[in-house]
This record gives sequence, C-alpha cells and structure tokens, in this order.
Amino acid sequence: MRVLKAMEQTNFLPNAMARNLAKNKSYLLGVMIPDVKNTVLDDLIHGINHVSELYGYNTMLSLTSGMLENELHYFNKFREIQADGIILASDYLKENLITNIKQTNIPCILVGRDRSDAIPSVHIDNITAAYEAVTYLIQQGHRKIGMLRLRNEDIASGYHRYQGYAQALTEAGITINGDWVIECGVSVEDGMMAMRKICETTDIPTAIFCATDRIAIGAINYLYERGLSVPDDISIYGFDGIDMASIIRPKLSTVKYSATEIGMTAARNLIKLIKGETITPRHWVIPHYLKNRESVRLLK
Amino acid sequence: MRVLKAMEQTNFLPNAMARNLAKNKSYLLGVMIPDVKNTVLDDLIHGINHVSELYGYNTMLSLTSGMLENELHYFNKFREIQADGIILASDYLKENLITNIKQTNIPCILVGRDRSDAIPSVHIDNITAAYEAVTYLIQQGHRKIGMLRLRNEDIASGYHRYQGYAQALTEAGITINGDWVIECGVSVEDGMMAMRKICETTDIPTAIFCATDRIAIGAINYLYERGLSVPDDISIYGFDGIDMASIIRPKLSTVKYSATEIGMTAARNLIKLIKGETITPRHWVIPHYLKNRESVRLLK
DNA sequence: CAAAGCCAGGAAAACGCTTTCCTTGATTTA
DNA sequence: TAAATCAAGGAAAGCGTTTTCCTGGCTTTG
Repeated sequence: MRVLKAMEQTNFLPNAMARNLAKNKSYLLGVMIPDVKNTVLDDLIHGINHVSELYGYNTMLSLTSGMLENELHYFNKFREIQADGIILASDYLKENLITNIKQTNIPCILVGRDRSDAIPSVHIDNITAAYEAVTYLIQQGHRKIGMLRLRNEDIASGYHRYQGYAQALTEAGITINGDWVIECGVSVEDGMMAMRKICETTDIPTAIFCATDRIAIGAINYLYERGLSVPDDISIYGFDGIDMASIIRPKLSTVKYSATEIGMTAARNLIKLIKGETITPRHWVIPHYLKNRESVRLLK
Repeated sequence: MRVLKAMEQTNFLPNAMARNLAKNKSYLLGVMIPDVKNTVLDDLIHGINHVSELYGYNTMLSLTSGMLENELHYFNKFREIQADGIILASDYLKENLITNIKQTNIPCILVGRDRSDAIPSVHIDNITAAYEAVTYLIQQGHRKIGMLRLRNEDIASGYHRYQGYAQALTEAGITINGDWVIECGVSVEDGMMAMRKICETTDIPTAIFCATDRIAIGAINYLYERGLSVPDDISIYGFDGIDMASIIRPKLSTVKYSATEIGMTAARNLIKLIKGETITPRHWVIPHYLKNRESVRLLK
C-alpha cells in the first residue's frame, strides 16, 4: 500500500517487457497490411487502432507489400514478440500461411478476403458488389462493358470482383469480350496504361468497370489526356469509395463501404478471440452500396 | 552446439520478450504520427520502416491526431514497452513534451518541425520552400496573392510556410491583404471552405498559395464548382507533391520533396543515436524543389 | 480470555532468456 | 609423461514483473 504510493510519486513506469513475460500476455496486436499508400487501408488502420486502443491493446503494423514471404516473415516476428493476436489483411493468401496459422493456433483474423473457410474473417461481399455495379451499368443501357481487373488470380478480392462482373454480364445475356478485360496493377499509372490498351482495340467499349478507384482515376486521367470525355465517350465505374473519388472530375461512380468498420470489427473480434470467447458468426460481411455519381452516362 | 541444432529442427522461436528483458534492449522503435490519412505521412512511414527493417528493428506506430495529450500518452507507452528510441512526427509541439523527452533522455528524433533546437530533427526548409513558391507566383506576374494557411500557429510547418509567403511578398514590395489569408484545416473539404471565403471578398486575388496539396485540391474543386477556371481565373500553388497533384486537372503546381527520404534519415540517425554514436549534424534538411505544372497562369 | 478466522505484507518462485562463472575433458607444450 | 593451456558445456544468477505461498498480527467469536 505505502509502497504503491511511493511508486506513484516518483512517477514510476512499469517495465512492460517484464510484465508481459510474467503474465504471458503482451497486449500486442500484430497487423499485417500490404501497403499504407492506399486510402482504404488507412481507414482500416484507423478502425483497428481505435478499438484496440479502447481495449488497452497496442498494435504493431507491418507492411507486407502483399508478398507471401514477407507475410511469413512478419508472422514469425509477431510470434517471437508474443503478440496476443494477428490481423492479416492479405489478398494474396496461399494456403501455406493458412496452415501455418492454424497449427500455431494463435488468434487471427483475416481481412479483405472473403469466402475463406478456416480462419475467421471480415470483408465485404466483393462478388455481389461488383455484380451490382455492372448490373447498374447494364441498366444504364451499356452492353459493351470492359473491366480493368487486378492482375493476379491469387488476389482474392480482385478475382471476386471479376467474378461479379462476369456474372452480371452473362446474366444479361452478354458475352464477355476478352479484349476488354485488362489485367492491371494497383496504381493510378497502372490504370492509365490499362486504359490505353482498351483504347487500342478496334471496337471500344462504352463503359469500363474498374477493380479499384485508383485504377478508375488512372483510366479517367488517360481518357482526358487522349481527348476523350467521361462519361460522354466512355463511362467509368470504380470500386472502394476513396475520398478522391468525389474530388476528381467527373465525380466517380463507385462501390462504397466503410473500411473503418472492417477494421473495427476485425479488432473487436480478435480481442474476443484472445480472451477465449467463442465468436459467432466466424465471418462478418460489411455492407457496401453503390455511390452513383457523374462518371456514368445513360445510354439510350 | 547440439542443443542449437535441436532447436532448429523443432523450429523453435525464441521469446522476444524474455530476450529483451534479459538484454535490456527491445529493438523497438516507437513512431508517432498525427495521421495516416495523408500521402506524405504514408511515404514517411515507408521510409522509416524500410531502414528500421534493414537494421533489425521493429516499429510501432501510434496515431496522435496531432494532439499533445495523445503524444504524452504514447510517449509513456513507448517508455513502458521499453522502446529503444522514438521518432516523433509532430507539428504541434509544446515545450512540455520536449522537456519530457529531454529528462528521460530516451533517443528521439523529431520529424517535420524545423528550427528546433534541443532534439535532433529532420525536416525540409519550409520557409525557403514557401518563399520560392510565392516568388515564382510573383515572377509569373501575380501581385494579388492569397494564402490558405494552416490553422494553428503552433503548427510549426504551417507557420513557417506562412512566413515564407509573407517574406516573398514583402520582399517584392507587396503588402499582405489580410482578407486573402485564410486559416484552414487539413482536409480537402477544409480547402473548399477556405476558398469560398476568399471568393466572398470583394477584390479577388489572382493567385492562391496553399499550405498543402490537399487544401489546394479542395480549392481547385471549389472553384470548379463555382464555374471559375484554374488557372485562367485564379492560379493555385500547392505544397507537398502528393501523387494526386499530378492527376487532378489542371495539374497542380506544387513544392515537392521526398517524405520517404525524411523517414529514412530519421530512422537511420535514430538507430545511430541508440547505438550511442554521436550524430552530426543534429539537424538534417531534406531538399525540396518546385514542380511547376498547369495550375499557375502567366499574368502579363 | 483463549481459540479460531482474516487480512495484509513480505518472501520466494516463476516467466524465458542472456550472461557470467566454473567445471571438465581435450589439446598443446616442455 | 606431466604440466599448462584452451575450448566447450553446464550451472547459476539476473532482468523486472506477477503470482503463489507463508507468516505474524489483528479481529472476531464462543
């Protein structure tokens, strides 16, 4: 009692390392993220940090560049440092890591990768979202619809967005034109290059569905430089709802969702998991909605 | 020897907590940053992470929202967790924290705040950069030049950018029109609102120097909505050189510098400091340059 | 008033590693 | 061959906490 008071007065700071060692608990959450240079992921971090802070946890951020070897590396780092749990925002997710996670049975939540089985996850319904966006384009009278899709089939969200696109087209009785489906990196420049490829086809589509807003912004940018008008010549649809989407001209129509909310539910449930609570459901899907703005034209 | 081999085989992971406790070294770098929703800071994080990774350090990121109480809070958190050193990206920096840092004498590097005395720092020369940008505007024939400046005088970089602006004007024999200097938050929306205030003045300036690119983008956005043309009606100059600056139309003229490099030198020197090396100089200024694009018009 | 029950405070063990010290067996040298 | 040198492995102490256990003094109860 008295000794405690003395501690207060000398503004003594306990050694967290020693405490963690003794308690066998680190109050540390490992967070793996491909990149911070991405508005969506920024929001995700905010969400995660917010609730982990709330529960007295610290977060440790690792940038994986979406590469498996880095993920493996940091996974072990997190284990070494005795992280209580891990949030893994990974699109490129080989089974390798999955089994790794399972056999160490460290609490873990997957983010952004839907339809995953073994490990709890939180994500949006990419297939449905893409389906709705492309269906909207069809409703606006478009039938020649291309897609700037993510490059690697291993990228789950990218693949699902393509699936939704394909599904919407086939359902409308439209056959997919392979020339109009371009694989594309994630940067604005990648979007520009991909759009160029589309413009080089003999028959140019009237609308393009883009896998991300950054790609869409790149596409718009390229079209502008080429002297083509969006949406008069070509309509563009984005995905993610980043803030720049409402700033560029024309304002970008896009699929919007709250990455902050993804982050929050991920952190919230990871902490439950850590506490040993059983969480149900094991997969959360965060709502999305279409934000239709100016970049799509009604084709009569 | 044999026991080591056995460890390898059972893929044993050492407990970093125990190791750190025993060695009295955490290989942890605490990083305090106002916000991640800012391209500049993203680059900064990349730079820091890159070199800390190189030297075998882990980084722990804390978001302070630029608030002193949070900085104090995380500062103690970092001490508790035995961080080997701290990188503090703080604009709003009361002496309070400074003395705190000094008396605990934990290795620490300041980022983004120039002209600081006590603690080693890395930053750009905001005053000169702003001076050069505004001087460029003057050279282009502008004399009615406003500024969208950061709100709080405690925000060092914001204040210095204003100083550079003021200096350029006075040197050119132009008196500052208070109606054209608007205090402004950091978001795109803030930029829009501030620009509106400028437009409501009876005499509208021909050029606006903006404290950040995001503000500049907001300004351009507002002018577009109001039916005014950039640069025909009003010229806009930004600051930071974020990637969106070259994407929006018109392409934004701006002061560019490498935040990545800031982060890298900060981390590099923090680690030196931790190792007990004496670092000299104690303040590094990272170069900047003007990136003149389309948003400024030549006034004859 | 004595025996039983409590509570607070102190001592000791444990957490998993590093570091230091010491032993033991091997190698070198005269 | 015996003494001196060396290297490697094992034992023990220490890092700063938490947790468990124990003791001694205090309060309660019959």
